[in-house]
Amino acid sequence: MSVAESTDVSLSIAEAAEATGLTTHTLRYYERDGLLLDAVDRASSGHRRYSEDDVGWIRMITRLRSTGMPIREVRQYADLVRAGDGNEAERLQLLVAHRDRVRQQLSEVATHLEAIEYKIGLYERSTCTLT
Amino acid sequence: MSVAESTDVSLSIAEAAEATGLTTHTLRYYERDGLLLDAVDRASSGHRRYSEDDVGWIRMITRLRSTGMPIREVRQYADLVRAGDGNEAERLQLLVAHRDRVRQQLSEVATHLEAIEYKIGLYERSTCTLT
DNA sequence: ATGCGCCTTCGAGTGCGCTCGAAGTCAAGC
DNA sequence: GCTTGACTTCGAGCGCACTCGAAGGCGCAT
Repeated sequence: MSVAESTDVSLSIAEAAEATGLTTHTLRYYERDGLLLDAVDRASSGHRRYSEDDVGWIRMITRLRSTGMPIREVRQYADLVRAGDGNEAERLQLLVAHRDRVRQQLSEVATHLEAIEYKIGLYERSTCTLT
Repeated sequence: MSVAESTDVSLSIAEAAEATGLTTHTLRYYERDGLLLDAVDRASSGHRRYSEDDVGWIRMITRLRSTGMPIREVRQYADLVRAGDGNEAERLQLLVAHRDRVRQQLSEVATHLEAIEYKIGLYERSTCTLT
């Protein structure tokens, strides 16, 4: 079915770090901590070889993390995905709960930001006047 | 000049906690850590008495904190305010830098959220189909 | 063959922001 | 007068998410 998906690239940990914006330390830490779907492949030397799927999944992790999902919950999600088919409803539930929290927090931050911008406005006006 | 600004309320630490949404522990911690403009007044018993100004300032702190400003930087800001007139430009600079960071991060989170919502869309569609 | 650099594991350390507990004081109510 | 409960200080402890360092292995270039 696949036509010409040539590049069967696999990346060293340094390259994977480069590709994902994480450090090599963090990549190993995530793996240890069960955030990856399974242990990363190894070269004959024992060095890690990251597949494109690995990198894609790690990008998903960083999306979840940088929207504030705790490591523990990312691991739960990884556990569900790893378990395979049949728990899509649970995964959905987890993601939706997260989405709602993020939306909530986003709007709170926006509100606080407005108050701060108001304060900035006051300073700008008074600084102007003084000049 | 003032007409009838009656309520010269001062709050106990428990009331201040209630009013600000912080815990009494956190209120003491902020004071210890130099985040307040000056030491809170005391009743003859030695108990803290929070003025309306105190509460207002603490609310400002929570706005800064919940938009992600580190404690250390809140303290810098408090130091400037405490120093009194003449450093408005510095305060402004600090707030503007913070605002820009918050805006930046807000948009990044929004982007990540979209990607997550896309994923949710996929799950919803497949769950539907399976039903 | 000898360095060099990138990799490995393991466990300990760091920074942040609280959070808690112990031990004591004070004022009011029974 | 004694209990109760809210307060005080102080320092230690915790949870999170990394972050780092030591000690060693593999393979390639000179």
